[in-house]
Amino acid sequence: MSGTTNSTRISLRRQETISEIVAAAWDLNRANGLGNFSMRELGTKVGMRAQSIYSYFRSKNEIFDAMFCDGNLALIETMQPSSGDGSDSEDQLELIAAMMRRFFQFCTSDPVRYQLLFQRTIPDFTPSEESFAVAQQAYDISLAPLRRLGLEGSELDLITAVMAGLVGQQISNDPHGNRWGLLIDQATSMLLKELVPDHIAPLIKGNSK
Amino acid sequence: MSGTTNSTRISLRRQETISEIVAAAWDLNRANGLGNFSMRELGTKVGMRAQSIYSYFRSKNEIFDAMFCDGNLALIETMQPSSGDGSDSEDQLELIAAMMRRFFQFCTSDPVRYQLLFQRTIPDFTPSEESFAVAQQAYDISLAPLRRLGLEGSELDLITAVMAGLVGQQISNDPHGNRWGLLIDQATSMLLKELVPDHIAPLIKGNSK
DNA sequence: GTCTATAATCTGATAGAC
DNA sequence: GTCTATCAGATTATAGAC
Repeated sequence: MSGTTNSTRISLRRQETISEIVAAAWDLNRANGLGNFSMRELGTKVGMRAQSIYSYFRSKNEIFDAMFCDGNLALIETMQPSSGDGSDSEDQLELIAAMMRRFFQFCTSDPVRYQLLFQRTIPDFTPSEESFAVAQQAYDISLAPLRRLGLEGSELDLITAVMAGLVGQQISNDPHGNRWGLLIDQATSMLLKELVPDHIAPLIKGNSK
Repeated sequence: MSGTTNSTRISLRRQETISEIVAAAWDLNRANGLGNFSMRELGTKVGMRAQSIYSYFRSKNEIFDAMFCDGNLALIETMQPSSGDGSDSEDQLELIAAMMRRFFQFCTSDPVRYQLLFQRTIPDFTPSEESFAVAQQAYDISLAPLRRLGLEGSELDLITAVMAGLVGQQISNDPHGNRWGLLIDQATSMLLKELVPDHIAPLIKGNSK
């Protein structure tokens, strides 16, 4: 308690309540499908009347915005390089396959989060500037290892499309299995063969069809 | 009118009204986002009271089912081979690229239809057995040219994932442009290089990286 | 900061007259 | 087959007491 003023303690308590509400909102959305929750349900879940939530969020869309921000922070956490940032090319290639697997796991482990973060499916909701900036940061961090390989522009578009496709098919057509997850390594190898410049390509292990 | 009994004419009139309602439902869903329409809006759109629609559909979900069936029939129409079914391999390869472009166009030209047909996003709606059979038929017809090349199992999964990815990224991130549409030919070539058996591969034009 | 009360409106669906 | 009338709720959000 030393050095903690009264006002910061109050503010902290408030932040805790806000986090609790956001966590409950995630739960409800996961249970009912994205967007299908009511303020009443949410209030019940956190032990309040629905109306009291308006002390913390101005509107339902502001809750979506907090979820959007929260989900992107989780993505940053997941995609953040954990160990050395590897300046030798060989390690970077396995690092990319690992990154693909981590991203796939992040997305398929929480389809509702994936839907909120990557698809535009809630009518009348647009992320605030602040949340959008977090999303931008998550995007940059996720693609950094690819950029370090010299990839850019439409090359990155092809890679993100393939990843989005594997994730989307997994979620839509085999939500309890791993049918498309099994294809990640093949897809990665295929993409690198197609896109990585010739003078780097030889460094890819097993790059011979 | 010769040979048309009275009862069939009445039945035809009824079918016309049903089609009109389904068309209006598509319009509303395209305007409001998938699932966000009310029976009242729909009634107004077709010049009825909302309650009168229940003479044609038992419930709102039955309307979704009619839309699901309708959309899959449109997909069959689109993917149906138009000309000779080509038993020479060379033509089949360009036929596949053309098929990819047609599918992409079908999906991106109507994102709400894509959402209904290929993503599970409406809570409490499951296609009826009849509609599901139509969807199955559409799937088989769409993949037939790939099967004719000898592709199967996880190979088809990789191809459908790449296509779903291009479509999904286009819809979510560039709905008014063609950023991912430009990548279809490259993606197709990449996939065929990866998947088509060596004794057929030489027939692919420009198959030399 | 949480409550009660309530505004103001929308929802899908049914019953029964015509 | 379309209508009126209505059920039996749900919804987000605000006002004001405590």
